[in-house]
Parts: sequence; C-alpha cells; structure tokens
Amino acid sequence: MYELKEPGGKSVRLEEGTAGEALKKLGAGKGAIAAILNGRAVDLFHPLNEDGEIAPITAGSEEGLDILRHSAAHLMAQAVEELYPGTRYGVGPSIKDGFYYDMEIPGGITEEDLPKIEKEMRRLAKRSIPVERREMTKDDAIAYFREVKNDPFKVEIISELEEDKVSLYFQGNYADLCRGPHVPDTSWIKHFRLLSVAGAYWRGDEKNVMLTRVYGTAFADEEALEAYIRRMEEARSRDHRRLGRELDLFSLQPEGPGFPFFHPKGMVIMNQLTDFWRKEHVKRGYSEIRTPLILNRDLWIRSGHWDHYRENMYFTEIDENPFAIKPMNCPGGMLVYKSQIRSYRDLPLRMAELGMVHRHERSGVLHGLMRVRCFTQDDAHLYCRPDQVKDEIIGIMDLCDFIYREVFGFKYSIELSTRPENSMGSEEQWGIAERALKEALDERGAEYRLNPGDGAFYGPKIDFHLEDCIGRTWQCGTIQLDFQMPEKFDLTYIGADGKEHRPVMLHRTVLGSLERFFGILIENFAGAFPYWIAPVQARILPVAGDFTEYARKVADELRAEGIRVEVDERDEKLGKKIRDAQTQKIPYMAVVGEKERESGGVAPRERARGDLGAMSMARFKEVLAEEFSPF
RNA sequence: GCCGGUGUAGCUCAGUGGUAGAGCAGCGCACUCGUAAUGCGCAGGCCUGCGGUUCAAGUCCGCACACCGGCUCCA
Repeated sequence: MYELKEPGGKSVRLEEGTAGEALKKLGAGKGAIAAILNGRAVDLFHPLNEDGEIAPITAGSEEGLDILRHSAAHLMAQAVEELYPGTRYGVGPSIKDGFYYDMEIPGGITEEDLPKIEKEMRRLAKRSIPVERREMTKDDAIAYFREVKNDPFKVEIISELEEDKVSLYFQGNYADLCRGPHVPDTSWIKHFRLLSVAGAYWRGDEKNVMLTRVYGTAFADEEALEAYIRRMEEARSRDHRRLGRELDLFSLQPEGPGFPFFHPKGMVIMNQLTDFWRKEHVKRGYSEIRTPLILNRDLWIRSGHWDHYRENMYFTEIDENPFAIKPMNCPGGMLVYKSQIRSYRDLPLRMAELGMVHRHERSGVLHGLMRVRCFTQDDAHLYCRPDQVKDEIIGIMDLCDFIYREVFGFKYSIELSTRPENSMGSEEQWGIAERALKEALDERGAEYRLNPGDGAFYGPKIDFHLEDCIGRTWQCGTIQLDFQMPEKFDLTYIGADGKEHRPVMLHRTVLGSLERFFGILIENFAGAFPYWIAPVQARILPVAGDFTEYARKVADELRAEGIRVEVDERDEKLGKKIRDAQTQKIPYMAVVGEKERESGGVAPRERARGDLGAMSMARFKEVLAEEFSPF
C-alpha cells in the first residue's frame, strides 16, 4: 500500500499501480505527460514503489515540452531505423524550440528525405507502440549496444558514465540509452515537424566523424506548432541580410567575402550610432584614439598574438619586412599608453577607439553582418590601479545597460568566461582576475551564466549577448581583465610614492562590432528604425506633379533644421507613393497638394499611426522635435 | 575548414537534353491624380566560372568560387 499526496494536499492510497494512475485518482491526470515523484521526473508508467508527493508534468509546460520533444527524437530515430537499416545513433536531445538526433545513416540523407521520415513517424505514432523502460547494468547495456545494435557511439557514451546502472527505453525494435522520462506510447507524439538536416561532429569535436543531424520540433497541440512555423517565417522576413538589400543599407559582394559594403543609407545609421557613441563616451570620461591597421610583426609576437592568434591573422610585407594587419586594437593602444610617462593622477585612464580589425574567419562561418572578416570594434582600454578595477567594471556594465536597455530596448544576457586552454599567465593571476569580475557582477546584482574555459587568451571576460530574430544569440559587449599585456609591454605609472607601478588593464566593447550591432538593430526593429537613427526621417509626397516645387520648398525648410528628408518626385499616384514609403519604413511622410500649398503647411503621416491630419510647418517641426533622441 | 543544399534579368522565382520566361523594380508615353500598387509600351541574360559528356547543355558529370542551413570556431 502506497500513499501519494499532491501538492494541493489531496492524497490517495493505492495497493499497486503507476504514477499515471495515482495522478488520475488524484484528479491531476489531465494533460499530464509525466510526473514528478518525490522531486524526480518519472514516466506515467513508472510502477509505484514508495510513498510520497506526486505532481503532474503537463505537456504544455516547459518541462513537458522537453519530454515530448525528447520522445519525438526517439520516434524519429525509430522511423530512421525502419527506413535506413544499419543506422547508428549518436545523441538526440531536446533543445530550445525542438529537438535533433545525430545519426550515422548509411548512404546519408538530404532534406528531400524528411517527408518520407515524417510519414514513417506518423505511421509508427498511429500504431501506439508502447514505450518501456528497463534498467540494466552498464556491462549489460554495453553488451546490448555492441552485439545487438552494433552501435559504437552508444557504447562509447555508456562506457564513460559514472553510474553502475543505466536505463534503456524500448519502443518496438528500437532501443535507446536514456534517462527519461518519456511518453507512455508513440501515439502521444502528434504535433511535430522535421525541419532541416545538417552535419555535426560526433561529440562536437572536428577531429571526429561527422554525423547527420536532423532537426525537428514538436508541440503539445497543432496551434502551437503552427504558431511556431509562422513565427519562423516572420523571422525570415526580418533577416538583416534581406532587409539590408531591400532597404539599400549594405551589401556583400563575391569580390569580398566577409567584407561588407555600406551604402549611403547604411552609413547614416552607422554615423548616427557613432555620433551618439562618441558623445556618451565623452560624458563618461573617455578620450578617443586611433591606431594603425598595419603594424610590425614583432609587436604581435611580443603581445602573444603570434603564438595564440596567428591562425586568425592576415600578414603582409613592407620593404621586405614582415607586418601584420591588426586583429585587435590592444597592442596599438598600449603603444599610445607608453608614449609618455603616466602618473597615478592620470588613472583611471579610459582610452576608446573605433578600431577596424581584420580576422581570418573560416569560410563556412560567415553570416551577413553578424560574422564578418573585417569589423569595427567600439573598443576601449582602461588602465587603472588594482583598487579601481571593480568600480571601472561596474561603470562599463552601467554603460552597457544604458545603451542596450534604455536607448534601444534590447534584452540581453551576461556570461562570465574563465581561463581557456592555451592561455598566458599564472594560475594566481587568473584567480585574482576571475574573482574581480565575479565581485563586480555580484555587487551590481547582475544575473549571469558561467562559461568555463571560454575566456580570452590573456584574461577572463564578462560577455553581453543580444538575440537575433530567430533566437540565435550574438556576443556584443565584452569586458576583459588583463594582467598579461601590461606585463609584456612593461606598462607603468608613477605612484604617489614616486616609484613605478604596474597598471591593470581592462579591454572592453559595448556595441562589440558596429557591423554586428547594426545587424541586430535591423532585425530587432525589422528595418523600422527609431526616428533618430532612420536613414530618411521624412519623405515629402506631392499629390501630383504641380506640387513638386512646393514639396521641394518644404524639404529644404526641414533639411535646414538638420532633418534627413527626401522628395518623391515620381509621376505616381499618392497611394503608390505612400505604399513605397511604408515599404521603406520611413518614419514620416508629408503629403502636400493644393490645400497645403495654399496654407503653407503639410499633411503628415506617421508610418505606424497613419494620417496625422493637416498642420502648419511650425507644428510639424514640433512633432518631429518631440521624437526620442539619446543625444 | 567539415556535412548538406543552392546559384537563371537589379529583386523574387518558372524553365528535367532541342529558339531563355513571368511578376516586381528600371526606362519611355499617356493620365494630373488626396492617404498602402493607374494604364500602355520598351529595354534588360557569358543561365556564377572553368573543364567534360553529347549532334545538341541553363538542364547531365567533375572541379573552383560565392551564398544558404548546421557543426567546429568566434565580436
């Protein structure tokens, strides 16, 4: 006899049975896909063998979706096994928005095979094949996968597990190593879709074989699945590469793979961004420098880049001497620091640089403006005394928060990355540096994720990540603490004691790469940029050819106020002009015709609000002046 | 770099071995127009490049380049 209680307080006594039956008796079975029994997630078909607390995991919940998707991955693997005998299986987890399975499929597959697999999945689902869990010893499991399944990947995974016992899930002939829980039978998986096929290295290591990864997704109901598909389609329409072309912001040409071209309208945005950036940095006590793109190779050997970053660098020659194109701004910045004797009174010294860097990226990783081979970092190097480090870090975090959240309204996440392999410096220095970053994060009360082993080769870092339109996150801001460079370059300042001391150096960016940040701006606003940054802020639309002259006069008057304005002089109907201005996502249109010319006014239209009604020029200027601007 | 896919007009795409097409954009003409597409006409192509198969290649094969989705790597 077992007594099960649900969190609400209800309880039930059962002679025997399963977790699912207990939930049903408690009236909590509806929508359940699995259960939590004494804090452990279990299958609904888990046989009861203890008293305790039980609660349902519903299919719609995050945890439930996770289980559903994991089961969908199993179903897909089962379908692949039916269709492609001899397939071997890597891992098949649920992920954000779906699931995947990495498989070694004899003969391989392409996206054209997905409908066939999906069909087989539906066939198997319809048959309501029961899912069964079996625990066995590690040795038995290894033997099973080696001898029955001939699957070296599963054998490898099991061999490395710590536990003595492992659990296997069976459905029909298909078996998989899995912790579970899973749905009770295959018919529970109804609302799914296979999405794409890709290559993926076994265990994520490029030295290993490449498996075929099939991505898919599953939801608790058809509406949620369709909503997801729609969302992905809508996301495609705001892809920065597409909008970059449609709005004539930038282009990428085969002549320069990874080297973007910025068109006039794109440059307006870049310039607005940097104008704002400069003003904000002045306010926050930064000075600005600029260092050369090409510097002697010895500098890079000295900085450690030759040893740690050579693969990503471009090299050239001047008068038969070796030079390198800078992949980072720090060595140049340090030469500026060293150009004179520094006093403790100068510290903290904050030197910013909009530095263009070139990095050799492998051909397969390029992605619009998000991942390029030449980009402009909104870099800064801060030199300070050890006791100033924490406040400086907090100051940078404030600046990031201000720009991301207050100015642009972005959500962001923070990561703390610690010492990587192949790094410079002592254990002790890294310890101090990592603790300093942690303290600053804690003091500011920032939430962050730990990312062990992902620091720069010269120091640990705090990274700020922003999201693109389909949920991929991109690193933008970064704060890196560096004890190495000041050492390598023998940076000093004269202390109050008259002696030389070693400054601590912080590298940081806020926007990260102007190019990437621009890409994120495009996607975030779907091309409908805020007024202050919009390439064209207002377009004047004469109702007919007769009013072109007046339209030009209106444009001139606005232009004199510094407003970015243009006139649609084409011989088209008003409806067409409005439509085109809307498609170009121009914030304001100003219609002018007989009435406006008579009164000397305009009839403005705002892209989201529509017709604002006729008004005087003075009033229109006021309306424009009321628009948000961060500077 | 690796796996898979794609490459035809400025853009989006038809064209499955036999004379290169459409819509939008562009240009011209007419219309003189009031809040999301006026009509008619014209022009626009080394079908990514280089090789090969074939009487014949946009179409089939190979290589290269670029791009797309992932993996690894990264701002």
